[in-house]
Amino acid sequence: MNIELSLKSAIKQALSALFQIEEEVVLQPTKSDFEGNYTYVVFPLVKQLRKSPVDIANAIAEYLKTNTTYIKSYNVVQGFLNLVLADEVWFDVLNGILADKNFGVLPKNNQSVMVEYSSPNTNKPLHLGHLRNNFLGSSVAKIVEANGYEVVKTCLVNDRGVHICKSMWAYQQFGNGETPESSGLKGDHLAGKYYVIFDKHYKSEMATLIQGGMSEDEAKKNAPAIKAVQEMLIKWEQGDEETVALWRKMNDWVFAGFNETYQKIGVSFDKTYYESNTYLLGKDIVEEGLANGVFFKKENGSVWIDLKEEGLDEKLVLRADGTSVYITQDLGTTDLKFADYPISKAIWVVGNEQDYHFQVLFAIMKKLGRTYADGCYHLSYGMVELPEGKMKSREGTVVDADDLVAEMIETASSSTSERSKIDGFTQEEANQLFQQIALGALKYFLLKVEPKKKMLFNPAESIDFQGNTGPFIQYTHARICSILRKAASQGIVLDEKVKPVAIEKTEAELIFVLSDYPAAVKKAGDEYAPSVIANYCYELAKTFNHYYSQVSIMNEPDGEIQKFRLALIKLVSETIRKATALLGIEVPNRM
RNA sequence: GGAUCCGUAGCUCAGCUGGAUAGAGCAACAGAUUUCUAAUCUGUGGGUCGCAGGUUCGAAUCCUGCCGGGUUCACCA
Repeated sequence: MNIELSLKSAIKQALSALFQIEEEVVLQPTKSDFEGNYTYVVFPLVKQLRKSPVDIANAIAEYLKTNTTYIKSYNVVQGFLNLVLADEVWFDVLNGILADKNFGVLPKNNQSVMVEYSSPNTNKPLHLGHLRNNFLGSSVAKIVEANGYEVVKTCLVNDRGVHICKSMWAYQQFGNGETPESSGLKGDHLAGKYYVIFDKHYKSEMATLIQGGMSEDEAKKNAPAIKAVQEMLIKWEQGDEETVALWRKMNDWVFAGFNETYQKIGVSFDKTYYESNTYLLGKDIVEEGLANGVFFKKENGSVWIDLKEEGLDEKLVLRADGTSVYITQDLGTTDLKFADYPISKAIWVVGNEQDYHFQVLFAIMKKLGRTYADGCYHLSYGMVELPEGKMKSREGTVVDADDLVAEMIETASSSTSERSKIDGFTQEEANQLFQQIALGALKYFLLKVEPKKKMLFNPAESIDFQGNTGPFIQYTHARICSILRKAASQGIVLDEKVKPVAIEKTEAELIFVLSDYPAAVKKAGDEYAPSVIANYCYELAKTFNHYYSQVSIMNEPDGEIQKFRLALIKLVSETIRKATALLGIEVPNRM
């Protein structure tokens, strides 16, 4: 049973019977300073009914007491009616959850959603910002799935363009045939190395030119390195064999590196799009837009759209020379996505520096009459910043993803051995645990904050394992498992249903939080916000730990009470497992 | 300058479809382990919810203006 809904309709009935009014009923959880589980605020009725808040509240409460079995007691403070639910209600709720195999998973709605995330450039390795993107994307995919949708996880790899040619050219000039094997570097790091080398070389050429009297802008355009790179890009577009072979070789290295990282951090995709295949798309859409008057052509031949009515500006969609710009491609790939899959919605997990781009993209799609335009959503997220500000690759302040994961595993290892509760673990099991804890801490850290907010990462203080953290939640799960193991070793077998017994206040609280899980899943899905799930996990774990400190389970003499408690905490552990899974976090049975 | 997002305790963040005395964690201090994992629990101190108006019985929450910060406004991606 859903107690909140039942209670709401009972109050609705009371209002109708007592005062002959039809009113939408909103309940809220009672604040912990007051006695009660749910609170109904009667202030809004006062004017209408011309009675005192206290009288109205008392009348409703009395009605509920005589006409339903939900209420154990109540109190009225000013205009707040605080309701304490009857013990049997808690058992009904608990048994309802126990019987629901799909608790917290909404029914299938026969709709599909595409979630695009990660979308790396193949010229440098992943950094902390990419981790936030990857964790957000894969978590949102899971959350949307739990909300009843089919999900297609996609990645659009930016594997072509000037920036890719930069690392290619530098490798060609200075690489001496170096390979991941010969250098011992992961392929993505190797490519990144040459990207940095290019930048240095380019800068020094510029400096020389500027010393020779050239302006900075001209030097930027005329440095031999950048000219060589532009030539290389043209060759690539013409399909020059040597260039394409180099491109293929280096990209393969990078993909191998990325795949290693993705596997380590537990991120995957159903479909990968490559810009090298899609960058020419979109030109036919430009033709379409010109034909139906949505776009217009300027004297020099460039094509534009006027979005002033949408509060935006004029926007270029095709250069005068007929080549594509960034948005041209995106018009094409968006059409492609909706043609490739029977999806009704598409989500782009992309940083907030592209807010404007997506506003424009969606506005254009709408003007072109694409019916799917309303199902497009840009999940915009804020930067991960360091104490000294933004990460800058040029200043070497970028926090590398692989390095960070390795450090976290190291920290997890040392802090586990300090506490040492894993006697009997094989080395392999221990390593697996360290990785679970490390990634749990990292993922939780990056997901607990609302996506659109920027966040601060301080490399000097390693990510916490105590308090509002992933390991705290993992620990809570391990603690419960420990009790359940003890119960199993004593041969205690749980029934499918729980028999009503005397119930502690902390137990009612725990059931209350448990019953709120589906609402958290729904809210997280509606808002595309893993932070909602993270906060829920913390709330549940905290409530359990409080309970744990107050009530003993294995020392409880009454067998029925003990069984009830075991069923309750088992449900808590399962809910923690399900909820953390939505964040991509694994929970160990021991730690 | 236009657009947009953010501003809550020393720090990091919840709360934001309006409700009671604004909550957590970290840090500080004081406690709890003969008892199921102390990566835990309990308590203390710490706040003009950026500022000023407005709407309302009631505003951290909604509206307006201002202040501070980020992002963006390329025939780059």
